[in-house]
Amino acid sequence: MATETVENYLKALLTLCDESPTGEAGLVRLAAVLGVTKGTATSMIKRLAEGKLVKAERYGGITLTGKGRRAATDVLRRHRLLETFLVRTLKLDWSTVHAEAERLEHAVSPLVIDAIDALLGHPSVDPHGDPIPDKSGQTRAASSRPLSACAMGDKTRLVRVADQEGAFLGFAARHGLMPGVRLTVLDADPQAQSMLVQAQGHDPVWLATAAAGKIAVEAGSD
Amino acid sequence: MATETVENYLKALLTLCDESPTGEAGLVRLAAVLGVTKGTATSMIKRLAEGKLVKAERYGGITLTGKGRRAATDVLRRHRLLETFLVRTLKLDWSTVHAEAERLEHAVSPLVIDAIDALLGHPSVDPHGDPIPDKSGQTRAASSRPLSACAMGDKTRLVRVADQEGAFLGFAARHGLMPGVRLTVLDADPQAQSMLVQAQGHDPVWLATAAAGKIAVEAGSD
DNA sequence: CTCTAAAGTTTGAGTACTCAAACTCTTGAG
DNA sequence: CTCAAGAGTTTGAGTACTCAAACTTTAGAG
Repeated sequence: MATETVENYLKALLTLCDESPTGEAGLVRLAAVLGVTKGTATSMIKRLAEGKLVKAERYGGITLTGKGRRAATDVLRRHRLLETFLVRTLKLDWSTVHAEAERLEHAVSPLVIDAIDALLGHPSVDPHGDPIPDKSGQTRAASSRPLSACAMGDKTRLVRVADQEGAFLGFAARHGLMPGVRLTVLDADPQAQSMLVQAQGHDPVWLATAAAGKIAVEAGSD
Repeated sequence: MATETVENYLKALLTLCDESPTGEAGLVRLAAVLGVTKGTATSMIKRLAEGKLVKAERYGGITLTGKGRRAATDVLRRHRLLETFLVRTLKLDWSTVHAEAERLEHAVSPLVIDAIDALLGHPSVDPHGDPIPDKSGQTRAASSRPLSACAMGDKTRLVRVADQEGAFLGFAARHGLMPGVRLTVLDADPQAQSMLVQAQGHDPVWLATAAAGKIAVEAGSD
């Protein structure tokens, strides 16, 4: 089994690779995400490469191998199942759950995570709307688009809030902006770079485009 | 917060000190429990002493300080709450739960352990019958005596099975020897150093005195 | 095409933990 | 009272991870 540190590097690489258009991650970015210096990241990548978990040419981009991607997906699965468990079973707050799962994900055995999966009825998304990979590593992602791409008058449903920080999540929760809620775009002002959105049953709220970019809504609706 | 390693040393010391008549733990024993060499244990004890978690004279016995005992009790509380949770909520097997809790106990925050405590209704004993310290570190231990001290004809109730190994716990469970069950001593043969005990609703089983010593029963009954 | 800023690498050192093996101290059997 | 055996200590070295700082390479602006 990989160490806790290795698991964290793999998880960060999975996100970074999937975000990047080239599918490759950069060292400086990786180091920043993990809160280490770039020298540290360099030597760690070298070790991951020796373990066939990543492919990295000297001075080139980093990609996960099949083995590395599988291991990273498994960490992500544990993380998201734990977040779901902490919210649904232990009634912890949506906005505080990320940090807790971050610590637990390295300590849960396959036995325990399977039991949690069963207890929750094999959920397909976590409390933020992020898809939970199944046991074989497959993800069934609901297609979505950023809220920031919506126009005035659009009615849709919130799918995902892509943020780990407690502060934004707390703000979102206070305005009803949680996965599954019906959403109406009451106004969209390109000049002010902000939009007025209303979650069903809540007061409308102005969001800057940057903030609206963190919120994903159903792709098919208008 | 103490590291995972430090927490393990403290937990081992708590057990060792409480088992010892002098209240002091020995290094060789400690090292054996933790699976490290005695040299490793020596240097670790030195560091614990610097952190005021233990008191240790050179070539003398080791005792926990108030601070050290408090920290150790907290680890024990987390461990036993987790075992209870794994059995009651996740339906894991009684006999496999110790190892899982061993890994999780270092990763659960106070927030999570309090939520688990509440979910379980503030249990006072874990699945093995061991008392769970409360949030302030207090333990309400039921008075008990070893089953091996019982005589033929005694009827009593099983309080605790003091063993961490899966094998013995599995054996005990198969014969109904679990905390809370009514127990009858059908026969006790001092020569053969064994006794025939029956858990209510199960077939009688012969136990060697050594095995019966791991089982505690109610103190007051006959 | 050149030059510099950013990206990536290397080096030397430090922390936390570990071992093996050589050592010293304490204690109790005779 | 002596002296082995066991308990405890020290030393030197190794692994996994980290940093700071000096260094090299790449790539894009001009």
